[in-house]
Amino acid sequence: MSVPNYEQIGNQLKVLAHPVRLRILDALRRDAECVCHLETLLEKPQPYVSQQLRLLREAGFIQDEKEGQNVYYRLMNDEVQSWLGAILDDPQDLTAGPLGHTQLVNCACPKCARTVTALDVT
Amino acid sequence: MSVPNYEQIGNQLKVLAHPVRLRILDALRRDAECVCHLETLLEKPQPYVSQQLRLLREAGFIQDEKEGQNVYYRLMNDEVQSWLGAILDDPQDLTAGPLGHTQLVNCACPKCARTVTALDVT
DNA sequence: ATAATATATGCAGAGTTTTGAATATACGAT
DNA sequence: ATCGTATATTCAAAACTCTGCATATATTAT
Repeated sequence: MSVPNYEQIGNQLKVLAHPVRLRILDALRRDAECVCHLETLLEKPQPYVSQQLRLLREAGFIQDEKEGQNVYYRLMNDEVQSWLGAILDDPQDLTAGPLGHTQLVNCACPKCARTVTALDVT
Repeated sequence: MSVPNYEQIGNQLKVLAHPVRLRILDALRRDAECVCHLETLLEKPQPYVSQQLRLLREAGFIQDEKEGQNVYYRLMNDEVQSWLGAILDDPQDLTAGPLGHTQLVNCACPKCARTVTALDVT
């Protein structure tokens, strides 16, 4: 029976404790997304987004998968899903309302192209 | 249906994301403790401990209760208990072993006095 | 009143995180 | 080979966090 490793857990939480990174993770709860999507969603410059993705990846929250010239990021596993559920869905005693994921399409990646075409055939 | 308040949640997590503060919270999971206890447990100077307690208090994780010249801190509510359970008891994919709370008595507060006397009658 | 004890607050230097900007890589298309 | 697109890395200045130290307050005991 060992004692929790407060350093480690603290470091993980530190990565989580950031509005933009939380928002990225929240977006990835629904589905994997490529960098360009997140760029559009967050309205932040691409290097900035890549940087946050790197931190999340290095902390083990997400994984990347190259697909053609795009890189898709998804949550690492179901444990991360539950953590995010716990953290984002029941906002402690504090402010913030319940659920309500962010939507967003409209970048030029293959995935969007597919979706748009599907809905938009002349 | 509103979207989570990432700023708020991020700020809460930021307070959690600190080894000493996690350790304090872990200690308070079992029972309320006075400052002097935590001082002994953490082996940190009293002003330092009080400062961390303040952050935890202001973030809504703990509450204080004056009792004579001591101040006892306890977790704010059962939601905090569950958060801590989730965070400290199943250490993500990361390192750290399972459970195993920290023990510690031996300061001169009334509570300790009681305990020690109870076990230690001549 | 005065002293002693328990806890809180304020402040500052060292260290770390954040974010923007420039640049690099990798890959597919021409 | 060259170009264009998607993503990654590097660096540095500003902002913020951490922690130690000095000091303040509040309560009880003498």
